[in-house]
Amino acid sequence: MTGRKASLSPREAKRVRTRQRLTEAALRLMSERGINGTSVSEIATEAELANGTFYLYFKDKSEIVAAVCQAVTLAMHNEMDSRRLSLEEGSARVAFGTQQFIEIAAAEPTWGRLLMSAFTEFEAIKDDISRYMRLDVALGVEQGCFTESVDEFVIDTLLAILRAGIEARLGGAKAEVGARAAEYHLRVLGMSAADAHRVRLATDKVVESQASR
Amino acid sequence: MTGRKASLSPREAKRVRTRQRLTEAALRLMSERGINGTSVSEIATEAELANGTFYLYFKDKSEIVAAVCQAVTLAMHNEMDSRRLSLEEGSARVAFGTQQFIEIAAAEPTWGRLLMSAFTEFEAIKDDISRYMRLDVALGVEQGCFTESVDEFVIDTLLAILRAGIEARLGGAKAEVGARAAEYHLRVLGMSAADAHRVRLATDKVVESQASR
DNA sequence: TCTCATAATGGGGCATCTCTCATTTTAGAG
DNA sequence: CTCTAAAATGAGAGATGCCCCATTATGAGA
Repeated sequence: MTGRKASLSPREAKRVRTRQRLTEAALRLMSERGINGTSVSEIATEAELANGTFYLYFKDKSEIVAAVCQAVTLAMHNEMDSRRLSLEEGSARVAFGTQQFIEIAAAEPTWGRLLMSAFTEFEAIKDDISRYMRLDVALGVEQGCFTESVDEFVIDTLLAILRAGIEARLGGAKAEVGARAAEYHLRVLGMSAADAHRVRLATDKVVESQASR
Repeated sequence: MTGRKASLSPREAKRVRTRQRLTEAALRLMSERGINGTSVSEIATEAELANGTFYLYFKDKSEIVAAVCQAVTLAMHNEMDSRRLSLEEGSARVAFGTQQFIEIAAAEPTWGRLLMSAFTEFEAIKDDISRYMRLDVALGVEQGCFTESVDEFVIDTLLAILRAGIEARLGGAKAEVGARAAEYHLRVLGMSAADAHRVRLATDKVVESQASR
């Protein structure tokens, strides 16, 4: 499924490679200087291409922004998926997902910083990020773990907490903030502080098994 | 204390008036188009002044941004103060303050929208906004209402929820989101959903007495 | 009424950014 | 090796924005 390269003509292969050079350059720069703080010509230069070449691969700047953000959220979700689905309770999935997401953003700061920039400069990214969250929350509600029902405002609140967690972590805060953000999620969803703590603790062994992979 | 005008020479009075015209124009435009989306020449034009006049009153753009943000946060705090201080419990103050703040932002959307823009384009505003919040939270911790201790991350989380509340409200959500944001604050601080609800309900009569002023 | 410090003007220098296009370079196909 | 389509180039048009400054207008006080 991954090895499509064989079926590409040399011409197509080159096109794909150049496009990827641009996307990777854009990710590097945008995560450092922010999305709006990065110009098209900087991206081209970083990719060792001329200014105009950019426009043979992307209609305009917004198109590469969307591509980069999508690539990053996809990469982050891939980094999580398998482990989360082994948990049966919605509450555990929420706690685990939140903590994982923050930890991945911290371990891969290029991704994390891009997310931070995208939160303010490419709002559409929220939909991608919240996609997995909605399912876990809905599951928890269905199972009766949470008293809060799922609506836009609850999701926005959880996203806001997630964002604060990533930001703190990138700013040098200890890994503990990931765990706290996870418990805050559960509390907002209606669980008591004690229950939230217990559920989150239970996910820790899964987290540790990942750390030692 | 307000009537300082009498002691101003005509020249000084004119200077003050012109400066205020600029600040008000800036507030109008920035709340509509965002801080970064508003240019100095647009501000000058809106204030019916020439481009260069701006620089007789502000060193640069960032100076008027700071002035406008400070003016708005001050105005909002003034709109709240008296009522909040009549509450004795930290938890009640937090709930009341949060709900009030969101309601004021919704009632005065020019202020609210400026805040939204400032959250992303003038980060220093967070310090001003959180100043009152820190005191209320600290009081609640001291009284044992909250299990969570006060640190930067908790404050950032509360700010993030506040922001989500204002944004939702400005986006047309019902007043209910203010109350929910208030309860989320209490839950994050460690109160059970039931206690949070009770405390927040108790503040409602104060809120209503204000609505009918 | 006249003077001159202060207020206001607005054109433009300089920097930056997006996107275009006429031209050159590259490399696969025959 | 040659031909040619695709890839890449990079100068620059067109916009916009910040800020400066030489110049003009105003109005308070003598």
